[in-house]
Amino acid sequence: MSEPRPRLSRAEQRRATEARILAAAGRLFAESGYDQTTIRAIAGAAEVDGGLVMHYFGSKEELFHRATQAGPVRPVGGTPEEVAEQILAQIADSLVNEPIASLAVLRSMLTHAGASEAAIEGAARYRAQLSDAIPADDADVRAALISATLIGVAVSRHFLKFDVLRDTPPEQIIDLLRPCLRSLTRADD
Amino acid sequence: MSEPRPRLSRAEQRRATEARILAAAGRLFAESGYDQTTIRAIAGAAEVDGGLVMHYFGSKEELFHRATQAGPVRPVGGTPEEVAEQILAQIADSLVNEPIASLAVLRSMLTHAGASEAAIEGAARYRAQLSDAIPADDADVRAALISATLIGVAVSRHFLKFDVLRDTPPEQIIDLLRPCLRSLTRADD
DNA sequence: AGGAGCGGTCAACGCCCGTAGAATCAACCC
DNA sequence: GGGTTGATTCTACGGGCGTTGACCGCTCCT
Repeated sequence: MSEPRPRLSRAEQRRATEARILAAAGRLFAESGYDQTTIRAIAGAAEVDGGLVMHYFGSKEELFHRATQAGPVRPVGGTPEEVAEQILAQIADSLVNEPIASLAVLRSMLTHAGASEAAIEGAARYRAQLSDAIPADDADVRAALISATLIGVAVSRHFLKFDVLRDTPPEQIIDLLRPCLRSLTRADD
Repeated sequence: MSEPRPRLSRAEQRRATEARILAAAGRLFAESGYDQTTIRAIAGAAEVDGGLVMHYFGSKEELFHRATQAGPVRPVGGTPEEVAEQILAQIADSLVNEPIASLAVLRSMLTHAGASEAAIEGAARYRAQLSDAIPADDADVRAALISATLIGVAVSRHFLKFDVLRDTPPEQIIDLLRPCLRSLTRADD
């Protein structure tokens, strides 16, 4: 009645546990923000002990960093109309599948210095990229307003509980935002 | 050489101290948010003892409530163009003199349940009022997007350090936002 | 003038947090 | 198969927080 082979090797077990902790951390950070998410809560959600989390990630800070690093932003370019459509497509995408890492950073940026830096830097990169794609003297202001609009939609949906922005079909929202984006991506003729 | 009359009566002293605490609380809550603002810090900024703050306001919760209650929102109405202009004027106003109470609520809403409720309720009221002023079937979606834009601008300016939104003259920003607001306040003909 | 009442201070309690280090047990290597 | 390593848990420490209640001194009423 012996169990000659363990289900998972030690390395596999380690990877699985680490992944479970990272998933729980991302979810809880996105739900409650950095400060209100305790290591004990993350450990509980991942069904391990808090000490193990520290042992694997060294500190809460480092865990947050690991749990919130997302992929690079998709570049935009082309004619102003094309740029506008690409941004609208990004909005539609974020309306459907919600980027947990971004939400975690957004929710934590007001209480955690590291998240704040990450958010500021990420937003700045996005703005710079937008600015390059807009042919106008005041491209930087326009890019900032576009970014502000995207952020405002995300904040309203997730933090201010604008249910109408959750229930309305993405296409309808996109259609309403299209004139805004078009006017912001193209200087008046 | 006696000082027969005190500079301030006891009641005046009391009011002055309370006002000093409320002002310090509002400023610190707006700067650092509910959680990261300690009663000891507020007391220090107001040059009193932490125990006195508790004695006057009962709890941190109650102090926050007292420090962040702002005046009622200004109503909007008229033709879609007029509504758009009124909203633009509100944005311009908030760009110049920053409403501390609103900022405190905005910064605290992610960490404090009371602030979250206040923000959600305040935003809902504003949306409802906007919605009434917009003659369109999807007025509620349009109102939500307008609110989201205003919030996005505030968040970008204050939390994401969009310097360009601080340095650019309000009129220029308003001019760029005008087409957005006009398209959102008026259904396509 | 003198006692009551209020503005204000001080020290302490209890809680929860991040973190550290010893202890336990099973998997791995030779 | 026995020592070793690594995964995991347990217990505890130190610090900061909101909150409390005893205490002091000045001001007000009579």
